[in-house]
Amino acid sequence: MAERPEKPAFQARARCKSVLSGVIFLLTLGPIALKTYSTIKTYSLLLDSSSMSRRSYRQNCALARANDVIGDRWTQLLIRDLLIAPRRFNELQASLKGIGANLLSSRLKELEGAGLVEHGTPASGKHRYALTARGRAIEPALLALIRWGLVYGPDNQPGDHHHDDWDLLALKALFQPDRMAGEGVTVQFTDHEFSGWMAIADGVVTIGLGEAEEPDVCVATTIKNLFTGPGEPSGYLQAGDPETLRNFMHSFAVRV
Amino acid sequence: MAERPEKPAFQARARCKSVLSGVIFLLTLGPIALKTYSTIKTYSLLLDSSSMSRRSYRQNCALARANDVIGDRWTQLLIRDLLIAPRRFNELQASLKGIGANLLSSRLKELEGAGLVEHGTPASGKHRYALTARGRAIEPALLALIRWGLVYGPDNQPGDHHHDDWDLLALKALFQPDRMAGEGVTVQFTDHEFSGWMAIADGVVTIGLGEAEEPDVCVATTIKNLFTGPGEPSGYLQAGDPETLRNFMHSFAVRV
DNA sequence: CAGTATCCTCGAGGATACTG
DNA sequence: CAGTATCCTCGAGGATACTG
Repeated sequence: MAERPEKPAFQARARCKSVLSGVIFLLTLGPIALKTYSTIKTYSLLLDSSSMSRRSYRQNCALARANDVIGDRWTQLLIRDLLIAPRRFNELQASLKGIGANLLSSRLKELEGAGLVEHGTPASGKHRYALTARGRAIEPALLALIRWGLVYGPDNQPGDHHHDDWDLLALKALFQPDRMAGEGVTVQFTDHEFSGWMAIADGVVTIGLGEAEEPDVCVATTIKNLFTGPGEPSGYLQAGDPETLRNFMHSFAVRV
Repeated sequence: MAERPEKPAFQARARCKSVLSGVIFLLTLGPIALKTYSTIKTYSLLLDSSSMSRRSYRQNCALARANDVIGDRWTQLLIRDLLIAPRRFNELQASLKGIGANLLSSRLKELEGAGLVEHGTPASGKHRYALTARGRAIEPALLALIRWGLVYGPDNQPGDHHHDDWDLLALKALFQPDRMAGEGVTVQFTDHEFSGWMAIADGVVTIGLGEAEEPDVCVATTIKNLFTGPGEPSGYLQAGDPETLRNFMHSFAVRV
């Protein structure tokens, strides 16, 4: 910062109005980037108004700026849960074991202020938090972190908290279109305490909690147990073809 | 954490020996994952011995575990700098404006303990920190975060700290193989205070600081200025073909 | 249920001085 | 230059009680 010592008092206010090199940079790079310009503008207004992290790295670097938004403790895990389904406050608090109500409340407000989360809208539902397009756009990055964590991260420890729905996202992270045989498939997982589904269509994976509309395959177990448990996968079949299930399971691997 | 009050004293030790569902999960998913097993084992030993984050989320979720390793403040930015080049302690401290010497030292030790960074080895060089294979493996995730940050992150602010080498990584994040025309190209950037290069070969991008071996194109400006500055890009050409430069610049865009 | 308000602790992390 | 050692602050974030 020493290279710009003039006008230090004005600096804080100057941050609200500046023209932004990040944007300009993208604008020169093609029509895809152009599309996002108006969104970015809205965003910067939201951010500047109140919730700009009081601990910004102040680095002109996209990674640092991403971390200014989603780098705080719990934030990525919160987004993870919302990537799986819209949630109520108490559902989130139960899932993020150890987070305080006040901290959860404050994280949600920050993400709302940054335009990643919305709340109580027709789209999200009353008393439900859901990701906006901007929030969902972070999914590829989180899936990449999940892949790294699966292969290189520390080991799971006995006693660690676990939710079966997290495995929906982990499985999505491992999907490889080129390993996919067949057109598409919808698989329903139903276990004692878990119900969720994954649909693959046109090489795109969709996941959700509860019951799928028209599942091709239904298995009576969790994702984890299906892939790593003792018995034959087909032993869990409740409906559908063993071959279809095998093809489905074969579509996932670690991309290294 | 209240759900497991029994044997609290034993828990810390029990964490060292467990068989790990994350690993088993991957093992069932194919030969690629199998390859990494021995690495993972080594890693867990390193981690358990000392530097397991005292603030683990304790969630059996790959994203949470990734965050246990690289979720601390400064850690991702440190890895970013090492993705660009091996660095000395003081270089890192100068780049990560605002980090204290003690904190930098402690972050480096944590990453070394976790097997992402090595130091003073023949590969890294004396008094130089470099990424291990495990550390480099996080690059795709950081590039995805960079893409998000470029499009959806907060705006750059006047007075923000900046290094031109960061743009090497940002540019790499925007590379799109299918937009590439021609076989491959090496571009040298040389400016007042910056010297670095990018090579594209077989759809793979390599970057580095200093002078490239055999650049096809040399421009006398920074990446940022080349893409977003006023003048015609070809105006910065010192060596090489304007057409080659144009093709190079056209290979980058935001993947949305 | 969906939060807000208050209080308090402790440790991240910043500043500084010092050493090999 | 490459760190280590010490001290100190302040704010993240945990606990708890309370409200609409």
